[in-house]
Amino acid sequence: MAEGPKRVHDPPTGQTPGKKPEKRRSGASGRFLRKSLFQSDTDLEQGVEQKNQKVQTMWKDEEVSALVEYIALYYSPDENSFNVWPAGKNDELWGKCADAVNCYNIGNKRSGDACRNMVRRYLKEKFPTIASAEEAYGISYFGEKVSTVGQSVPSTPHVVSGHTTSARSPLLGFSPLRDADFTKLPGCILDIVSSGFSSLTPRQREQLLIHLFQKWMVEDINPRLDATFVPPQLLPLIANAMSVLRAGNKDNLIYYAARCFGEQLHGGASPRMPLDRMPFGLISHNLKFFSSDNVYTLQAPDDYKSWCQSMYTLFGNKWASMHLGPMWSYEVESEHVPVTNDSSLSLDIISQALQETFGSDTNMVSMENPLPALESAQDLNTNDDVVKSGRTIKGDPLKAKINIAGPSARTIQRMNKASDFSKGTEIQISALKFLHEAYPNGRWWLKADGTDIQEGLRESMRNEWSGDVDLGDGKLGSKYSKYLEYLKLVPNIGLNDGASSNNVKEDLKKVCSKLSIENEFLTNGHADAKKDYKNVQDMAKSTEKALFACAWNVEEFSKLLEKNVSLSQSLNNIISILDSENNYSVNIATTLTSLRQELLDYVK
DNA sequence: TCGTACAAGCTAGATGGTCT
DNA sequence: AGACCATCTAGCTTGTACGA
Repeated sequence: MAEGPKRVHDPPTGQTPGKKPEKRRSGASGRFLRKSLFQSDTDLEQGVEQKNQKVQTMWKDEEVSALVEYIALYYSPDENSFNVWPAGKNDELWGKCADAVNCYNIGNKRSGDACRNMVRRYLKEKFPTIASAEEAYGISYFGEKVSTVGQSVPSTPHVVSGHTTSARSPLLGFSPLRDADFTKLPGCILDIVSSGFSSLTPRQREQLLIHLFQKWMVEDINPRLDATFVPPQLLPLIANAMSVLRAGNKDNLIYYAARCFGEQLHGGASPRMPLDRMPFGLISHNLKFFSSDNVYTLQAPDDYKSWCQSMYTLFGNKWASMHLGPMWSYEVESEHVPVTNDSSLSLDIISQALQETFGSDTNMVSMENPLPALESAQDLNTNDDVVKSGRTIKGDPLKAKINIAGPSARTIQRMNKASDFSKGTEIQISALKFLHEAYPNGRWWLKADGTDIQEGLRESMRNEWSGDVDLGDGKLGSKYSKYLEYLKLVPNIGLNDGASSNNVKEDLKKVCSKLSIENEFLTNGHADAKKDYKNVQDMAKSTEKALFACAWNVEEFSKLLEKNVSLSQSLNNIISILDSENNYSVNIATTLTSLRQELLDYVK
């Protein structure tokens, strides 16, 4: 970035043009309140208000949260009612509750009775079960808290904002089994964890699994699989995703995806799905696209980009329109919508949309009977109020009309421009020139796909054969000279030696006899081609390409046969006219001229 | 006086849509 | 396919406030 000159503003006046109004000041002090990283605005104001109060009576969210956490962890009168709030007088229980609360309550000491009152008068009224309070307060036994109670609950002290740590809640240290030696034996641990799992609350189970999963990933699989790469919500998300797939009667794509990347081929050389080429890029980009809240900074991977370039260059805008979909086109903000019932405008929208999708040569909306299109356009208008406004709402993938996410046609065009990528032959030509300059005396063989250069195979513009290569037996040479003779005959019909009607007749009869011989050849050829086509069709494993080639042969033979028959008829007509010795020389000359051209095309 | 924190403004760059 | 415009973000600079 270019560094701009620094703005000189000395002394500061505080009256910069467009400057926002002064920030809030607290009462008479006139000084700014500084907000700490974990402090909410209300806490701040309360803190100031409470500064001069001698006794703190209001419970902070952290204190209530700690109380709920302790009860959820250690209160369980019996197996059937572990989810019920404690209420009775139990000095030992409430005393420990107070200790737990005071972990988060530096400077103030809550008593056991205060805790009991809190549970009876507030928690019990607001939350029917301990588990619901646990959810609402976002109790986190291993990581960050996510609360749904009121405003955001400040993070617990051991959590660095934005990062989930693997630190445990300090309340886990309150366990009565903490110092018992036998619980440290693997057998006891496995037994306690597996047999006690079902007596945990759903939140405790989830958090335990996430915690163990993260620990296992880092310690046993790969130290780089930390919380930044494997977010803590991964496990619940995977479970939800599989549940959705199951409900929709779909395959377990999560499992298949894991197999694609998790199973290594050839002794760990590469995963089943290669990571550096398509379709990895397409899949990766689409998954990231639909899972993002904002796709503004999302860039397609290189392999996907270059594939898009190839497809766009070969198939153009039609491909881009069908592949990508309308994207953010026609997405409008309601206040900018000019609501209209103008049917001509509606028709224009439909035809333009069709044009953009199918190209300019499409006439999908019948102009003679535009009623169906008009009706559907009016429906669209009245139902959705969606009219093209020219502006877009970008960034939110949920508002996009995307078929397959990818770089837009415009972006692909830019990529093409930036990278000498084109549908022309400039690159190939320059490469050939470069090679020729490097080896001026070398001999070159170029192999090209025949279907791409059909016309060229038949003949060049200068009537020079550019077809099959002579294999050295001279057969092709003799065929070629016969071909040239035939070619020479056609334009000269009736032009030899004074162009008498006898000469014309003679030439025409020659051509006629050639045509009848060729008719036989073509009929046989047509039959052979049809036979070949049927054979190929019957073969179970015949490729589309082979079928296409055979069908093409059959088609060409039948075309030539048709031409042969019609030319024979024309020639016989002319001969019969000449025979009848009627003098329509002018008509015959014009007919001959057009016949010559037709014959030439046929012969070629 | 200096360092830090934060808000606001600016710019380059990327991207998508429309028009021609 | 190019020109043009709108939108958005990241990264940077600048101004201001505040505490040590």
